Amino acid sequence: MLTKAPKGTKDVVPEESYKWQYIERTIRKVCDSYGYKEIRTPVFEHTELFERGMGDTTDVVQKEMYTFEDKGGRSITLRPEGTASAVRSYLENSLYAAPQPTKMYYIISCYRYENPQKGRLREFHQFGVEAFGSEKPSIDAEIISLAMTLLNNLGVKGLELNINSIGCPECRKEYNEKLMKYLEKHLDKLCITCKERYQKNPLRILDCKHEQCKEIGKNAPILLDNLCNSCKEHFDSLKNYLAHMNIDYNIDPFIVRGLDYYTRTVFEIISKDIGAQGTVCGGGRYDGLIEELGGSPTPGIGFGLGIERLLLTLEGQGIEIPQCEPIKVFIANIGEKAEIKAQSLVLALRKHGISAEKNHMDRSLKAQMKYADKLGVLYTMVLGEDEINTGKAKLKNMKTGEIVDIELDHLVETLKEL
RNA sequence: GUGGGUAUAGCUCAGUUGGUUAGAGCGCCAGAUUGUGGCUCUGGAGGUCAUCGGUUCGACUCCGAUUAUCCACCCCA
Repeated sequence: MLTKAPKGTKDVVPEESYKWQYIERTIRKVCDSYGYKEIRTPVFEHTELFERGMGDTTDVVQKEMYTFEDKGGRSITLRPEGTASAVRSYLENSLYAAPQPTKMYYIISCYRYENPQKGRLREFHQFGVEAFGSEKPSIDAEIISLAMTLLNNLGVKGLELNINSIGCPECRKEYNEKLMKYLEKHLDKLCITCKERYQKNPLRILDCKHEQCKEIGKNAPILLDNLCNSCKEHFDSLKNYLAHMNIDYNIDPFIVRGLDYYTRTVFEIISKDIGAQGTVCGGGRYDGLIEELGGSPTPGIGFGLGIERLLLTLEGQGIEIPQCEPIKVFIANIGEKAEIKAQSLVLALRKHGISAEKNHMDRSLKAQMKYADKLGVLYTMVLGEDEINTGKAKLKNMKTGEIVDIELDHLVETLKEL
Protein backbone atom coordinates (compact mmCIF):
# COMPACT_ATOMS: atom_id res chain seq x y z
CA MET A 1 0.00 0.00 0.00
CA LEU A 2 2.65 2.43 1.12
CA THR A 3 4.85 1.62 -1.86
CA LYS A 4 2.09 1.52 -4.44
CA ALA A 5 0.97 4.55 -6.40
CA PRO A 6 -2.82 5.05 -6.40
CA LYS A 7 -4.89 3.21 -9.00
CA GLY A 8 -4.67 4.74 -12.42
CA THR A 9 -1.52 6.76 -11.76
CA LYS A 10 1.96 6.17 -13.09
CA ASP A 11 5.44 7.38 -12.24
CA VAL A 12 7.72 8.68 -14.92
CA VAL A 13 10.97 7.12 -13.73
CA PRO A 14 14.37 8.75 -14.39
CA GLU A 15 15.14 6.32 -17.22
CA GLU A 16 11.96 7.32 -19.05
CA SER A 17 11.75 11.04 -18.41
CA TYR A 18 13.78 11.94 -21.48
CA LYS A 19 10.82 10.84 -23.63
CA TRP A 20 8.51 13.28 -21.89
CA GLN A 21 11.07 16.05 -22.07
CA TYR A 22 11.53 15.47 -25.79
CA ILE A 23 7.80 15.67 -26.44
CA GLU A 24 7.47 18.78 -24.29
CA ARG A 25 10.41 20.40 -26.09
CA THR A 26 8.87 19.64 -29.45
CA ILE A 27 5.50 21.00 -28.34
CA ARG A 28 7.02 24.27 -27.15
CA LYS A 29 8.94 24.70 -30.37
CA VAL A 30 5.85 24.20 -32.52
CA CYS A 31 3.74 26.49 -30.33
CA ASP A 32 6.40 29.20 -30.53
CA SER A 33 6.36 29.04 -34.30
CA TYR A 34 2.56 29.33 -34.33
CA GLY A 35 2.53 32.22 -31.87
CA TYR A 36 0.84 30.39 -29.00
CA LYS A 37 2.05 31.28 -25.51
CA GLU A 38 1.95 29.07 -22.47
CA ILE A 39 -0.65 29.58 -19.76
CA ARG A 40 -0.37 27.97 -16.33
CA THR A 41 -3.44 27.58 -14.18
CA PRO A 42 -4.08 25.77 -10.87
CA VAL A 43 -4.60 22.00 -10.73
CA PHE A 44 -7.88 22.58 -8.91
CA GLU A 45 -10.74 24.97 -9.53
CA HIS A 46 -14.17 25.65 -8.10
CA THR A 47 -16.35 22.66 -8.98
CA GLU A 48 -18.92 24.92 -10.54
CA LEU A 49 -16.49 25.99 -13.28
CA PHE A 50 -16.43 22.49 -14.71
CA GLU A 51 -20.12 21.85 -14.16
CA ARG A 52 -20.96 24.98 -16.11
CA GLY A 53 -18.21 24.55 -18.66
CA MET A 54 -18.51 20.93 -19.71
CA GLY A 55 -22.21 20.66 -18.95
CA ASP A 56 -23.63 18.97 -15.88
CA THR A 57 -25.21 16.12 -17.82
CA THR A 58 -21.90 14.90 -19.27
CA ASP A 59 -20.33 11.67 -18.01
CA VAL A 60 -17.20 13.50 -16.96
CA VAL A 61 -19.07 15.84 -14.66
CA GLN A 62 -21.61 13.30 -13.44
CA LYS A 63 -19.34 10.47 -12.44
CA GLU A 64 -15.69 11.13 -13.13
CA MET A 65 -14.66 14.22 -11.21
CA TYR A 66 -12.33 14.28 -8.23
CA THR A 67 -14.39 16.60 -6.08
CA PHE A 68 -13.87 17.41 -2.41
CA GLU A 69 -14.65 20.09 0.11
CA ASP A 70 -11.75 22.16 1.36
CA LYS A 71 -11.40 23.31 4.95
CA GLY A 72 -13.25 26.51 4.17
CA GLY A 73 -16.28 24.56 2.96
CA ARG A 74 -15.69 25.28 -0.75
CA SER A 75 -16.36 22.60 -3.31
CA ILE A 76 -13.12 22.02 -5.18
CA THR A 77 -12.42 19.77 -8.17
CA LEU A 78 -9.18 18.51 -9.65
CA ARG A 79 -9.27 19.62 -13.29
CA PRO A 80 -10.61 16.95 -15.63
CA GLU A 81 -9.60 19.02 -18.69
CA GLY A 82 -7.96 22.32 -19.53
CA THR A 83 -10.37 24.45 -21.51
CA ALA A 84 -12.57 25.63 -18.63
CA SER A 85 -9.56 26.91 -16.67
CA ALA A 86 -8.18 28.66 -19.72
CA VAL A 87 -11.48 30.44 -20.25
CA ARG A 88 -11.71 31.34 -16.57
CA SER A 89 -8.24 32.83 -16.67
CA TYR A 90 -8.99 34.67 -19.93
CA LEU A 91 -11.90 36.38 -18.23
CA GLU A 92 -10.32 36.90 -14.82
CA ASN A 93 -7.19 38.48 -16.29
CA SER A 94 -9.03 40.44 -18.99
CA LEU A 95 -6.97 38.82 -21.70
CA TYR A 96 -9.67 39.92 -24.16
CA ALA A 97 -8.26 43.44 -23.77
CA ALA A 98 -5.15 42.41 -25.71
CA PRO A 99 -5.20 42.21 -29.52
CA GLN A 100 -7.36 39.27 -30.55
CA PRO A 101 -7.27 36.36 -31.00
CA THR A 102 -5.74 35.25 -27.72
CA LYS A 103 -3.67 32.18 -28.49
CA MET A 104 -2.39 29.96 -25.71
CA TYR A 105 -1.25 26.45 -24.90
CA TYR A 106 -0.66 24.33 -21.83
CA ILE A 107 0.89 21.04 -20.79
CA ILE A 108 -1.00 19.82 -17.75
CA SER A 109 -2.08 16.85 -15.71
CA CYS A 110 -5.80 16.05 -15.66
CA TYR A 111 -7.86 13.89 -13.33
CA ARG A 112 -10.83 11.66 -14.03
CA TYR A 113 -12.16 8.90 -11.83
CA GLU A 114 -12.44 6.12 -14.41
CA ASN A 115 -11.50 2.48 -14.61
CA PRO A 116 -8.01 2.38 -16.07
CA GLN A 117 -7.24 0.54 -19.29
CA LYS A 118 -4.81 0.90 -22.16
CA GLY A 119 -4.45 4.60 -22.92
CA ARG A 120 -6.65 5.61 -20.02
CA LEU A 121 -5.48 6.68 -16.59
CA ARG A 122 -6.96 8.54 -13.65
CA GLU A 123 -4.14 11.02 -13.78
CA PHE A 124 -3.21 11.72 -17.37
CA HIS A 125 -1.40 14.47 -19.21
CA GLN A 126 -2.65 16.72 -21.86
CA PHE A 127 -1.20 19.19 -24.29
CA GLY A 128 -3.91 21.69 -25.03
CA VAL A 129 -4.25 24.70 -27.28
CA GLU A 130 -6.92 27.39 -27.22
CA ALA A 131 -7.65 30.40 -29.43
CA PHE A 132 -10.24 32.87 -28.19
CA GLY A 133 -11.85 35.73 -30.04
CA SER A 134 -11.97 34.68 -33.68
CA GLU A 135 -14.84 32.95 -35.37
CA LYS A 136 -13.00 32.69 -38.67
CA PRO A 137 -12.55 29.20 -40.10
CA SER A 138 -8.91 30.09 -40.76
CA ILE A 139 -8.22 29.76 -37.04
CA ASP A 140 -9.92 26.34 -37.04
CA ALA A 141 -7.55 25.34 -39.80
CA GLU A 142 -4.57 26.81 -37.96
CA ILE A 143 -5.38 24.87 -34.81
CA ILE A 144 -5.74 21.61 -36.72
CA SER A 145 -2.56 22.34 -38.60
CA LEU A 146 -0.72 22.94 -35.33
CA ALA A 147 -1.68 19.48 -34.10
CA MET A 148 -0.71 17.87 -37.39
CA THR A 149 2.61 19.72 -37.50
CA LEU A 150 3.47 18.55 -34.01
CA LEU A 151 2.69 14.93 -34.86
CA ASN A 152 4.62 15.25 -38.09
CA ASN A 153 7.64 16.76 -36.33
CA LEU A 154 7.61 13.86 -33.90
CA GLY A 155 7.72 11.47 -36.83
CA VAL A 156 4.32 9.92 -36.23
CA LYS A 157 2.87 8.27 -39.31
CA GLY A 158 -0.51 7.01 -40.42
CA LEU A 159 -2.74 8.94 -38.06
CA GLU A 160 -6.23 9.70 -39.24
CA LEU A 161 -7.71 13.17 -39.04
CA ASN A 162 -11.49 13.13 -38.88
CA ILE A 163 -13.50 16.31 -39.01
CA ASN A 164 -17.15 17.14 -38.70
CA SER A 165 -19.47 20.02 -37.98
CA ILE A 166 -22.11 19.70 -35.32
CA GLY A 167 -23.59 23.09 -36.13
CA CYS A 168 -24.70 25.92 -33.93
CA PRO A 169 -27.43 25.64 -31.24
CA GLU A 170 -30.05 26.71 -33.80
CA CYS A 171 -29.38 24.19 -36.53
CA ARG A 172 -28.62 21.48 -33.99
CA LYS A 173 -31.93 21.98 -32.25
CA GLU A 174 -33.77 21.72 -35.51
CA TYR A 175 -31.82 18.63 -36.46
CA ASN A 176 -32.31 16.97 -33.10
CA GLU A 177 -36.05 17.24 -33.50
CA LYS A 178 -35.78 15.71 -36.94
CA LEU A 179 -33.59 12.88 -35.69
CA MET A 180 -35.74 12.09 -32.68
CA LYS A 181 -38.80 12.03 -34.86
CA TYR A 182 -37.09 9.49 -37.10
CA LEU A 183 -35.80 7.38 -34.21
CA GLU A 184 -39.13 7.40 -32.45
CA LYS A 185 -40.47 4.90 -34.95
CA HIS A 186 -37.64 2.46 -34.20
CA LEU A 187 -37.34 3.09 -30.48
CA ASP A 188 -38.32 -0.45 -29.46
CA LYS A 189 -35.62 -1.99 -31.67
CA LEU A 190 -32.71 0.01 -30.22
CA CYS A 191 -30.29 -1.52 -27.72
CA ILE A 192 -30.60 -0.70 -24.03
CA THR A 193 -27.89 1.96 -23.99
CA CYS A 194 -29.31 3.59 -27.09
CA LYS A 195 -32.70 3.81 -25.48
CA GLU A 196 -31.05 5.84 -22.76
CA ARG A 197 -29.20 7.88 -25.35
CA TYR A 198 -32.45 8.77 -27.05
CA GLN A 199 -33.27 11.40 -24.45
CA LYS A 200 -29.76 12.39 -23.44
CA ASN A 201 -27.78 12.46 -26.65
CA PRO A 202 -29.59 10.99 -29.67
CA LEU A 203 -26.68 11.88 -31.95
CA ARG A 204 -24.62 9.15 -30.37
CA ILE A 205 -27.06 6.45 -31.45
CA LEU A 206 -25.71 6.86 -34.97
CA ASP A 207 -22.29 5.80 -33.68
CA CYS A 208 -23.51 2.63 -31.86
CA LYS A 209 -21.79 -0.68 -32.60
CA HIS A 210 -24.91 -2.84 -32.30
CA GLU A 211 -26.04 -4.29 -35.63
CA GLN A 212 -29.65 -3.34 -35.01
CA CYS A 213 -28.80 0.25 -34.17
CA LYS A 214 -26.40 0.52 -37.11
CA GLU A 215 -29.16 -0.64 -39.44
CA ILE A 216 -31.55 1.95 -38.08
CA GLY A 217 -28.86 4.62 -38.22
CA LYS A 218 -28.25 4.05 -41.92
CA ASN A 219 -31.39 5.85 -42.98
CA ALA A 220 -31.37 8.47 -40.26
CA PRO A 221 -30.97 12.12 -41.20
CA ILE A 222 -27.40 13.36 -40.89
CA LEU A 223 -26.52 16.57 -39.06
CA LEU A 224 -23.99 17.54 -41.69
CA ASP A 225 -26.79 17.67 -44.29
CA ASN A 226 -28.91 19.84 -42.04
CA LEU A 227 -26.60 22.71 -41.15
CA CYS A 228 -27.82 26.26 -41.37
CA ASN A 229 -26.26 28.39 -44.08
CA SER A 230 -23.63 30.12 -42.00
CA CYS A 231 -22.52 26.84 -40.37
CA LYS A 232 -22.32 25.17 -43.76
CA GLU A 233 -20.26 28.07 -45.10
CA HIS A 234 -17.94 27.85 -42.13
CA PHE A 235 -17.38 24.14 -42.65
CA ASP A 236 -16.86 24.48 -46.40
CA SER A 237 -14.34 27.21 -45.80
CA LEU A 238 -12.47 25.05 -43.28
CA LYS A 239 -12.27 22.21 -45.80
CA ASN A 240 -10.95 24.64 -48.37
CA TYR A 241 -8.21 25.86 -46.00
CA LEU A 242 -7.22 22.30 -45.14
CA ALA A 243 -6.97 21.40 -48.81
CA HIS A 244 -4.74 24.38 -49.47
CA MET A 245 -2.57 23.47 -46.47
CA ASN A 246 -2.15 19.92 -47.81
CA ILE A 247 -3.73 18.39 -44.73
CA ASP A 248 -5.48 15.09 -45.46
CA TYR A 249 -8.74 14.53 -43.66
CA ASN A 250 -11.83 12.38 -43.60
CA ILE A 251 -15.26 13.69 -42.96
CA ASP A 252 -16.84 11.63 -40.22
CA PRO A 253 -20.42 12.81 -39.73
CA PHE A 254 -20.64 10.71 -36.59
CA ILE A 255 -18.02 12.43 -34.49
CA VAL A 256 -19.88 13.41 -31.37
CA ARG A 257 -17.83 14.90 -28.63
CA GLY A 258 -18.73 14.17 -25.04
CA LEU A 259 -18.47 17.70 -23.76
CA ASP A 260 -21.47 19.98 -24.12
CA TYR A 261 -19.62 23.11 -25.11
CA TYR A 262 -18.71 22.14 -28.66
CA THR A 263 -20.25 23.94 -31.64
CA ARG A 264 -19.55 23.83 -35.37
CA THR A 265 -16.12 22.33 -36.05
CA VAL A 266 -15.17 19.16 -34.17
CA PHE A 267 -12.24 16.93 -34.99
CA GLU A 268 -10.34 13.88 -33.80
CA ILE A 269 -6.96 12.44 -34.60
CA ILE A 270 -7.02 8.67 -34.29
CA SER A 271 -4.21 6.18 -33.90
CA LYS A 272 -4.91 2.59 -34.84
CA ASP A 273 -2.10 0.96 -32.92
CA ILE A 274 -2.71 1.91 -29.29
CA GLY A 275 -5.74 -0.18 -28.33
CA ALA A 276 -9.38 0.66 -27.99
CA GLN A 277 -8.75 4.23 -26.83
CA GLY A 278 -7.46 5.44 -30.16
CA THR A 279 -8.20 9.14 -29.89
CA VAL A 280 -4.83 10.84 -29.48
CA CYS A 281 -6.19 14.31 -30.04
CA GLY A 282 -9.69 15.71 -29.87
CA GLY A 283 -11.08 19.18 -30.06
CA GLY A 284 -13.32 21.67 -31.68
CA ARG A 285 -15.03 25.02 -31.59
CA TYR A 286 -16.95 26.26 -28.55
CA ASP A 287 -18.56 29.52 -29.49
CA GLY A 288 -20.96 29.56 -26.54
CA LEU A 289 -18.60 28.60 -23.74
CA ILE A 290 -17.08 31.94 -22.84
CA GLU A 291 -20.50 33.53 -22.55
CA GLU A 292 -21.70 30.56 -20.51
CA LEU A 293 -18.87 31.21 -18.06
CA GLY A 294 -19.79 34.86 -17.63
CA GLY A 295 -17.95 36.63 -20.43
CA SER A 296 -19.36 38.56 -23.32
CA PRO A 297 -20.16 36.42 -26.38
CA THR A 298 -16.75 35.32 -27.66
CA PRO A 299 -15.94 32.50 -30.05
CA GLY A 300 -13.22 29.99 -29.26
CA ILE A 301 -11.60 26.82 -30.49
CA GLY A 302 -9.08 24.37 -29.11
CA PHE A 303 -8.00 20.80 -28.68
CA GLY A 304 -6.58 18.41 -26.13
CA LEU A 305 -3.88 15.92 -27.01
CA GLY A 306 -3.14 13.01 -24.69
CA ILE A 307 0.57 12.73 -23.95
CA GLU A 308 0.34 9.12 -22.72
CA ARG A 309 -1.53 8.15 -25.89
CA LEU A 310 1.00 10.03 -27.97
CA LEU A 311 3.81 8.11 -26.26
CA LEU A 312 1.98 4.83 -26.87
CA THR A 313 1.74 5.77 -30.53
CA LEU A 314 5.44 6.64 -30.79
CA GLU A 315 6.39 3.39 -29.10
CA GLY A 316 3.90 1.42 -31.17
CA GLN A 317 5.49 2.76 -34.32
CA GLY A 318 9.00 2.09 -33.08
CA ILE A 319 10.00 5.74 -33.32
CA GLU A 320 13.35 6.47 -31.71
CA ILE A 321 13.22 9.24 -29.16
CA PRO A 322 16.47 11.18 -28.77
CA GLN A 323 18.20 10.40 -25.46
CA CYS A 324 19.62 13.14 -23.29
CA GLU A 325 23.28 14.11 -23.52
CA PRO A 326 25.68 11.58 -22.01
CA ILE A 327 28.01 12.52 -19.13
CA LYS A 328 31.28 13.77 -20.60
CA VAL A 329 33.80 12.46 -18.13
CA PHE A 330 34.05 10.07 -15.22
CA ILE A 331 36.90 10.48 -12.76
CA ALA A 332 37.85 7.15 -11.23
CA ASN A 333 39.95 7.34 -8.12
CA ILE A 334 42.37 5.11 -6.25
CA GLY A 335 42.81 5.86 -2.57
CA GLU A 336 41.36 8.35 -0.14
CA LYS A 337 43.51 11.30 -1.17
CA ALA A 338 42.59 10.88 -4.81
CA GLU A 339 38.94 10.54 -3.89
CA ILE A 340 38.93 13.98 -2.31
CA LYS A 341 40.80 15.43 -5.26
CA ALA A 342 38.34 13.79 -7.65
CA GLN A 343 35.46 15.43 -5.82
CA SER A 344 36.91 18.91 -6.36
CA LEU A 345 37.93 18.19 -9.96
CA VAL A 346 34.41 17.09 -10.79
CA LEU A 347 33.09 20.27 -9.21
CA ALA A 348 35.49 22.41 -11.24
CA LEU A 349 34.42 20.72 -14.47
CA ARG A 350 30.73 21.15 -13.68
CA LYS A 351 31.30 24.83 -12.93
CA HIS A 352 32.57 25.19 -16.48
CA GLY A 353 29.51 23.47 -17.90
CA ILE A 354 31.17 20.11 -18.48
CA SER A 355 29.11 17.24 -17.15
CA ALA A 356 31.25 15.09 -14.88
CA GLU A 357 30.72 12.17 -12.54
CA LYS A 358 32.66 10.22 -9.95
CA ASN A 359 32.27 7.21 -7.71
CA HIS A 360 30.22 7.35 -4.50
CA MET A 361 30.35 3.69 -3.48
CA ASP A 362 32.92 1.20 -2.22
CA ARG A 363 34.33 0.23 -5.57
CA SER A 364 37.63 -1.02 -6.92
CA LEU A 365 39.11 0.71 -9.95
CA LYS A 366 37.81 -2.08 -12.14
CA ALA A 367 34.35 -1.70 -10.70
CA GLN A 368 34.54 2.05 -11.23
CA MET A 369 35.38 1.48 -14.89
CA LYS A 370 32.44 -0.86 -15.17
CA TYR A 371 30.21 1.72 -13.54
CA ALA A 372 31.47 4.45 -15.88
CA ASP A 373 30.71 2.19 -18.82
CA LYS A 374 27.17 1.61 -17.63
CA LEU A 375 26.63 5.32 -17.15
CA GLY A 376 27.56 5.71 -20.81
CA VAL A 377 30.19 8.38 -20.17
CA LEU A 378 32.31 9.58 -23.08
CA TYR A 379 35.67 9.66 -21.27
CA THR A 380 37.15 8.20 -18.13
CA MET A 381 40.15 9.54 -16.26
CA VAL A 382 42.00 7.57 -13.60
CA LEU A 383 43.26 9.54 -10.63
CA GLY A 384 45.74 8.12 -8.07
CA GLU A 385 48.77 9.20 -6.06
CA ASP A 386 50.97 9.20 -9.16
CA GLU A 387 48.71 11.53 -11.07
CA ILE A 388 48.38 13.92 -8.17
CA ASN A 389 52.16 14.01 -7.74
CA THR A 390 53.09 14.38 -11.41
CA GLY A 391 50.07 16.45 -12.43
CA LYS A 392 49.60 14.17 -15.42
CA ALA A 393 46.88 11.64 -16.05
CA LYS A 394 45.49 9.36 -18.72
CA LEU A 395 42.14 9.98 -20.34
CA LYS A 396 40.37 7.07 -21.96
CA ASN A 397 37.88 7.40 -24.77
CA MET A 398 35.24 4.84 -23.80
CA LYS A 399 34.03 4.34 -27.32
CA THR A 400 37.35 3.77 -29.08
CA GLY A 401 39.41 2.62 -26.10
CA GLU A 402 42.08 5.13 -27.05
CA ILE A 403 44.12 6.58 -24.15
CA VAL A 404 45.77 10.01 -24.21
CA ASP A 405 47.94 11.91 -21.72
CA ILE A 406 46.53 15.08 -20.24
CA GLU A 407 47.67 17.64 -17.71
CA LEU A 408 45.50 18.03 -14.64
CA ASP A 409 46.01 21.79 -14.68
CA HIS A 410 44.48 21.99 -18.15
CA LEU A 411 41.71 19.49 -17.52
CA VAL A 412 38.87 21.91 -18.17
CA GLU A 413 40.36 23.33 -21.39
CA THR A 414 41.26 19.91 -22.73
CA LEU A 415 37.82 18.46 -22.12
CA LYS A 416 36.11 21.53 -23.55
CA GLU A 417 37.82 20.87 -26.86
CA LEU A 418 36.79 17.21 -27.01
C1' G B 1 -20.58 1.16 -12.68
C1' U B 2 -20.20 -3.84 -15.67
C1' G B 3 -17.44 -8.09 -17.82
C1' G B 4 -13.00 -11.21 -18.71
C1' G B 5 -7.64 -12.49 -17.96
C1' U B 6 -3.46 -12.45 -14.63
C1' A B 7 -0.78 -12.41 -9.65
C1' U B 8 6.24 -16.95 -8.17
C1' A B 9 13.47 -12.88 -7.37
C1' G B 10 14.51 -5.82 -9.19
C1' C B 11 12.65 -7.39 -14.64
C1' U B 12 10.72 -11.45 -18.19
C1' C B 13 8.97 -16.03 -17.03
C1' A B 14 9.46 -21.88 -15.79
C1' G B 15 7.52 -24.97 -11.74
C1' U B 16 5.77 -31.85 -14.02
C1' U B 17 -0.89 -36.03 -11.60
C1' G B 18 -0.67 -31.65 -4.61
C1' G B 19 5.23 -34.43 -1.69
C1' U B 20 9.57 -31.93 1.92
C1' U B 21 16.39 -27.45 0.27
C1' A B 22 11.06 -23.00 -5.27
C1' G B 23 14.35 -22.62 -10.58
C1' A B 24 16.28 -20.15 -15.36
C1' G B 25 17.66 -15.85 -18.29
C1' C B 26 18.56 -10.72 -17.69
C1' G B 27 19.94 -7.16 -13.93
C1' C B 28 22.83 -6.26 -9.23
C1' C B 29 27.54 -7.38 -6.24
C1' A B 30 32.41 -9.77 -6.08
C1' G B 31 36.54 -12.43 -8.25
C1' A B 32 39.68 -14.54 -12.65
C1' U B 33 47.69 -12.83 -9.52
C1' U B 34 46.56 -7.03 -6.62
C1' G B 35 46.17 0.75 -11.74
C1' U B 36 41.55 0.59 -16.70
C1' G B 37 34.98 -0.86 -18.90
C1' G B 38 32.52 -3.82 -22.99
C1' C B 39 33.25 -10.34 -24.41
C1' U B 40 33.90 -14.90 -21.58
C1' C B 41 34.20 -17.85 -17.07
C1' U B 42 33.39 -18.58 -11.62
C1' G B 43 30.94 -17.36 -7.23
C1' G B 44 27.38 -14.44 -4.22
C1' A B 45 23.17 -11.61 -2.51
C1' G B 46 17.99 -11.44 -3.38
C1' G B 47 11.48 -14.84 -2.80
C1' U B 48 6.22 -14.15 3.96
C1' C B 49 5.14 -18.09 -4.07
C1' A B 50 -0.38 -10.92 -3.60
C1' U B 51 -3.41 -11.36 1.16
C1' C B 52 -6.86 -14.08 4.20
C1' G B 53 -9.54 -18.47 4.82
C1' G B 54 -10.92 -23.62 3.36
C1' U B 55 -9.94 -28.94 1.56
C1' U B 56 -5.72 -32.40 2.77
C1' C B 57 -1.19 -36.25 6.58
C1' G B 58 0.94 -32.48 3.34
C1' A B 59 -0.81 -26.60 -0.96
C1' C B 60 3.23 -22.33 -5.24
C1' U B 61 -0.09 -26.23 -7.24
C1' C B 62 -7.18 -27.56 -5.70
C1' C B 63 -11.60 -24.29 -3.84
C1' G B 64 -13.57 -19.45 -1.95
C1' A B 65 -13.13 -14.34 -0.67
C1' U B 66 -10.33 -9.83 -0.75
C1' U B 67 -6.80 -6.66 -2.98
C1' A B 68 -3.80 -5.25 -6.98
C1' U B 69 -2.91 -5.22 -12.09
C1' C B 70 -3.99 -5.78 -17.39
C1' C B 71 -7.70 -5.72 -21.21
C1' A B 72 -12.62 -4.53 -22.80
C1' C B 73 -17.71 -2.05 -22.37
C1' C B 74 -19.42 2.96 -21.21
C1' C B 75 -17.08 7.45 -22.11
C1' C B 76 -12.96 10.16 -23.35
C1' A B 77 -7.13 12.46 -23.95
